[in-house]
Amino acid sequence: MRAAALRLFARHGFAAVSMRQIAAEVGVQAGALYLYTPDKQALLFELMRDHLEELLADWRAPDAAPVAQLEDFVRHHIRFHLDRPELVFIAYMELRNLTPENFAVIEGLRRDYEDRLEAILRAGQQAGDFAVPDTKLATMALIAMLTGVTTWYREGGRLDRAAVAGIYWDMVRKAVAA
Amino acid sequence: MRAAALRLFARHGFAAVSMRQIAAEVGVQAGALYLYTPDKQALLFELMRDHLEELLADWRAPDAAPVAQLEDFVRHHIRFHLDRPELVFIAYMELRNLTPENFAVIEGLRRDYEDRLEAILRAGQQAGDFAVPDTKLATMALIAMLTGVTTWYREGGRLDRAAVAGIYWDMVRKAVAA
DNA sequence: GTCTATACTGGGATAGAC
DNA sequence: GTCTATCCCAGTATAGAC
Repeated sequence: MRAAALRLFARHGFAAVSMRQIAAEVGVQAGALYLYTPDKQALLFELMRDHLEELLADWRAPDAAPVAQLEDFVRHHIRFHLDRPELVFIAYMELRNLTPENFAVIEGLRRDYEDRLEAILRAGQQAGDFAVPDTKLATMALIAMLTGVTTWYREGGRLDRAAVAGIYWDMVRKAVAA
Repeated sequence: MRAAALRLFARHGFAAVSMRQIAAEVGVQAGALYLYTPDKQALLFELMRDHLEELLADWRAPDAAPVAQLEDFVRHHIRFHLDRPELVFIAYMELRNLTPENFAVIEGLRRDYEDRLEAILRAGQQAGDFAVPDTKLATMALIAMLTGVTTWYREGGRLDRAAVAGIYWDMVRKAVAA
């Protein structure tokens, strides 16, 4: 059910997908879905929450210099996001369709992730490795740039994942370099 | 009507907004809207098309060196997007809700805009001013980074527009520098 | 655990009065 | 040009049979 909801939400948007469609994709009638979820909102919220919790659980800053930490972050971010383009899409596009309480939870998780990148940038700034006039702005700019890879990358295209990650890392490294 | 639709689509999403809501915002009954638009889809399409056409009409590359062209592009892009956060949001988020024919038109306009940035990067690469391993990737990365400013910038915040544009330009300049 | 059937609400769009 | 009224269809969610 979750896989079907994920696919349909990503393709058509949460508001445009009906419980009937999800049921058809699963191969049951709509009523049967309510054995597994209290409502459609919970389906969306749990997809987003689990996605962000996995993102946070999957990566910790290595015990290394800021530049090495940043490279690790960039390469992990790209790999993780390219592995889950549909979840990434939903987690960004469907924020408006969360109830206020659910939105607050998701925003908190997103903030936790941003804080990790900002901590790296601040450490590198203080160590003199980076020249970043504003670490918060740089955090937002870099995450937007990196996450954008999911909008254009296609498997089997001109560049493979390693090449893409290498080029992004090159741009990030130069952008924040002292 | 267009202003009301813009506001509501940006806040709740195209699929979640009803013609009745738009009518209420305008101060008429739903039926009256059909004097001005054939249907809800046209309302969305025209908002997006006019937005992108204005983006294209509003900027031409100045007759200057690639670095100066790039700076002009970056500052214009940020100014234009910060002036229209709702249109920017819709033009990206609601692509899925366009009919295939309308989607093709919007995609063409978007491509035209990307091509302008890519032309600058290619010229700078050939002139030896830039070191960009892949101009298409760099184009997508830079546009994602710059457009992301609309997701966090708030008027009256810690940084004003000029400061924000300056910091973004600094990151862009360094990211593509030879 | 899944189905059929349905309650209830609301959607887009149109007709015809004024 | 706008309103009221309505058509027809689809939505979420639930009840009760099997």
